Amino acid sequence: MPELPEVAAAALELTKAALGKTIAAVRPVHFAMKKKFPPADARRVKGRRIEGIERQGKHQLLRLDSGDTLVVHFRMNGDWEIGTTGEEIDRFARGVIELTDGTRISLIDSRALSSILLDREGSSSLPKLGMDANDPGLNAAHLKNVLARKKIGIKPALMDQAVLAGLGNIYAAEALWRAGIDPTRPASSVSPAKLAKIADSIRYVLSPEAAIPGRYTDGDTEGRFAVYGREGEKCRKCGTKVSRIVQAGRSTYFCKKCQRG
DNA sequence: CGACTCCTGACA
DNA sequence: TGTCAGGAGTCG
Repeated sequence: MPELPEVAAAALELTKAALGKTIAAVRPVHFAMKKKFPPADARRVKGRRIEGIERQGKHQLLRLDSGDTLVVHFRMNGDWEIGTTGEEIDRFARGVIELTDGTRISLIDSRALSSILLDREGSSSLPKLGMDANDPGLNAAHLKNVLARKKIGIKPALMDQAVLAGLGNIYAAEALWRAGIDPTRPASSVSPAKLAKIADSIRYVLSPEAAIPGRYTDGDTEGRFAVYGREGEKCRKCGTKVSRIVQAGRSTYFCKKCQRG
């Protein structure tokens, strides 16, 4: 579920629940999580105060007063569930962060692909991240720079976190549909005029006005996307059936007629 | 580049 | 039973 807007909303929830508070315990619950968060890390974070919470791309960073950073990534299905230490732990909780005031923040993830890692002061496990997809500075000139020499399709290129941080499969497809761009078009071959359309479309699909109903925004989940997940259904602009292809191992939904640019 | 991996649930 | 899933790292 998480792309940039969802992760941003989750980081806000986390901030409300945890900022300024002290860690009583961080416990991996699922085996896959234990592998990446050893007991030494758990001992190290206990008693530390959470001094800041930031988002970088789809990563959430918890800055501790020790200089260490807890790095959380939701991958496909992760989400926070805020509760208290008295409650029963959710069936899908893969890790929990318990605070000394009794707050328990559970990382819920049915697939258990999420991760919580500890970066010790001075080290960072974060991969290279491009400009945030939300950044007001996102424009055609910037896209031209980061996409130069990229021969892969524009859609997988936009999903490359080193190109643009935060854009994922859904919003990449939705933005390209809005911009009328063929997702398979080699990234470096897209004209500046089209790149400007893409930048505008990304800004739009990530904006609050376009807020796609889901976990954090109310609304019907039926028909919330223009093309994503709508293979065989009618394109909202022209009525042509929406196509589905696979690019870089991921489904791409698009309209063959509207997206030729 | 594609293929495979990490996991588990939902659904045809 | 098989396929797919809003992510991303690794490997050949």
